[in-house]
Amino acid sequence: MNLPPLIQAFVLHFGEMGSRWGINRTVGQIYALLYVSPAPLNADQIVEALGVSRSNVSMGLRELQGWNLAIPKHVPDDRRDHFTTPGDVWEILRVLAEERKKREVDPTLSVLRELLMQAPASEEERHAQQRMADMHGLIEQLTNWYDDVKRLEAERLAQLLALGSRVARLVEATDKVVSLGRRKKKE
Amino acid sequence: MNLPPLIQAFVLHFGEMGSRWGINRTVGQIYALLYVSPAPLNADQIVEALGVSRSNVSMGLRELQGWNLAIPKHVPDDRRDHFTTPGDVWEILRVLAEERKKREVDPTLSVLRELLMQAPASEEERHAQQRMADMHGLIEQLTNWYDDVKRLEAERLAQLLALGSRVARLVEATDKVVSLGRRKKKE
DNA sequence: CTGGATTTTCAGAAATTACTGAAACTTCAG
DNA sequence: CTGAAGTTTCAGTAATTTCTGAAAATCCAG
Repeated sequence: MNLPPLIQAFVLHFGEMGSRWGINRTVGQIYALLYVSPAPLNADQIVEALGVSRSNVSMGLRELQGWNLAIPKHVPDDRRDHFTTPGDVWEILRVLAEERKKREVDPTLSVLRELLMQAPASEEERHAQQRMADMHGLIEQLTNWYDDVKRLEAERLAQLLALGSRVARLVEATDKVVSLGRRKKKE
Repeated sequence: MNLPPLIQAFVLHFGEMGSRWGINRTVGQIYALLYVSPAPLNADQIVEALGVSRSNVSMGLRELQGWNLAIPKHVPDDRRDHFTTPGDVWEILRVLAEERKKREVDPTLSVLRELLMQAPASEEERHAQQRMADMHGLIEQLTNWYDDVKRLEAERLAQLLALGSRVARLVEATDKVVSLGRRKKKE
């Protein structure tokens, strides 16, 4: 690997983290490299930069495309495919959330649904099913919230983030106003 | 493995998912088993239920304890350690979020901070640093929000979830009221 | 078509990670 | 203390995942 020290440190870190993340080292490194690169890179440039085999890069790029984290860009007068990452970090967040949900949450949700349909054959199973129902309920609440919130634009989402838990107070206050309103009507 | 079919299906699924989740099969299975079990289990019962080696269970339990996902419970008149999972699913969510943040986010945040301190040695590095700053900014916003929100109790958190993106509208409306208020003061 | 440039596939090698059984260690009742 | 019950450690093996180089496939200019 032959990269400026700052970039190399970043790339190596993403390689390391890759394993905690369910992607392999090379994929992590390729992503990091594309992310900080000022211009789209082709496979050979990546090979050169990271010092891994051509085929490894090919597979890595393919996986990143599967995650929508590497975007092929056509560079004029060059037959080779060049790749970038989505530019906006909010967009990246969105893509990551979407893909991780698809891989890590959705399968569990569907297994739970299936298991909850079955009739328990014993007290033990009845209890287990109750626990599964709890889990299912939580996941469903979370994914509904996510489906709802993901449609907000980055800017508005950022606003909400900035509010943090103060949003809770706001909701509380509004509750009061609303119930006050109701009270008035009733009177 | 010798378990009621419903429970077995659940346990096997968690084993499978384990790998997408950065934990290994056995750990996933142990967790699932404890989660649906009506009473705390000791290591031998887990060995029996899952058909894996005693030492494997020992290591698995230890890892789950590290995640705060297996809690040792003392059963009277029994020297052996018994284990459960946190009972409330919201509590589990909290624990998971906390641990994953610690393992997956915090290290990156600290590497980014460190790299952002260094002086770029070239235009290329300057650009890379800008990208890192973007990423750092996003992660910091997210973790600040998380630190803030995690203090809410389960119930209030559930309320917020239920609101979903409607919260955005609420914020918008409140903005208007506030700016209206300001306008009045200025006049 | 043909042939060179490029990418993908894939079988096996290399590396990593998970699992086991045996041995070491810990704990505590008697 | 002693030893039986229980737990952890660890070296070696098994299983899995990642990586490579060579070969096959694709793509397109001429």
